[in-house]
Amino acid sequence: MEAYHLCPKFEQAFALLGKRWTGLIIRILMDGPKRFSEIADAATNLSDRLLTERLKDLEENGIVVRHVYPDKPVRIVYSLTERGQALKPVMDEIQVWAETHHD
Amino acid sequence: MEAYHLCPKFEQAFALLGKRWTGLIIRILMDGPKRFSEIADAATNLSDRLLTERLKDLEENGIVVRHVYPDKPVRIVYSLTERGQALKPVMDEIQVWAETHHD
DNA sequence: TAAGTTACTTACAATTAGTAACCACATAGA
DNA sequence: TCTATGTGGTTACTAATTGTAAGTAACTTA
Repeated sequence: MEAYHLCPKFEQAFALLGKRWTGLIIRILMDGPKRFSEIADAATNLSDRLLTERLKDLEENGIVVRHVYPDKPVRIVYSLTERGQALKPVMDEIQVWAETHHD
Repeated sequence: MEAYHLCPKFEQAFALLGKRWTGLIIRILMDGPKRFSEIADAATNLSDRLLTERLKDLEENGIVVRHVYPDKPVRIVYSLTERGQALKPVMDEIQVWAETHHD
């Protein structure tokens, strides 16, 4: 008997969201552009190493953009692309679930 | 300056959803109760070992229930609890995003 | 009787995550 | 000037998680 399969697009979406820290980083950036250290502070227990790695991932996936402002000490700011912003309804529903169905 | 933090309930939700395979398993069970082998067939590349592990996780988190039907060869069926079903809007929004914003 | 199915478990290798120290550059204070 | 602190990372190493493959007990089917 032929098996039933998941939608490949859905699978691809979860290859991203189902990776440790990714969802949290997106959620943090949903509140506006942030600097490296601000994200690091907001995501407790997320190390610099992984934050760098995840931001690279997210950039490659067109979800985050890295802006370099050439101020006296350069200021680097990360923000969501349109594709990243489009995840707002997802984040909102997770928040609703988290609030109404926590243990 | 005091840092801004994420909602701990949101963080907790992502401790679950942000784990490899968890989201996919929930999505599969969203289409109705399934046997171990049906889930394994639907989630390509998910090994038996991890499926067992994840189902245990999800059971402990009150998202999945394991039913044992004492038929001639016992039949074991997994299904979503109310708490699991409540994730439907989340899954739906991920599907919407996946369809409108794939690369 | 031999082979296949189901729902797992076990053992071990490969990949990923966590921890901590370090760096170049800049500014601030003593 | 000398020391300390902050930023945005990198490097090296350990610990934890995943992946792969084989095995298993209790059946069923050919």
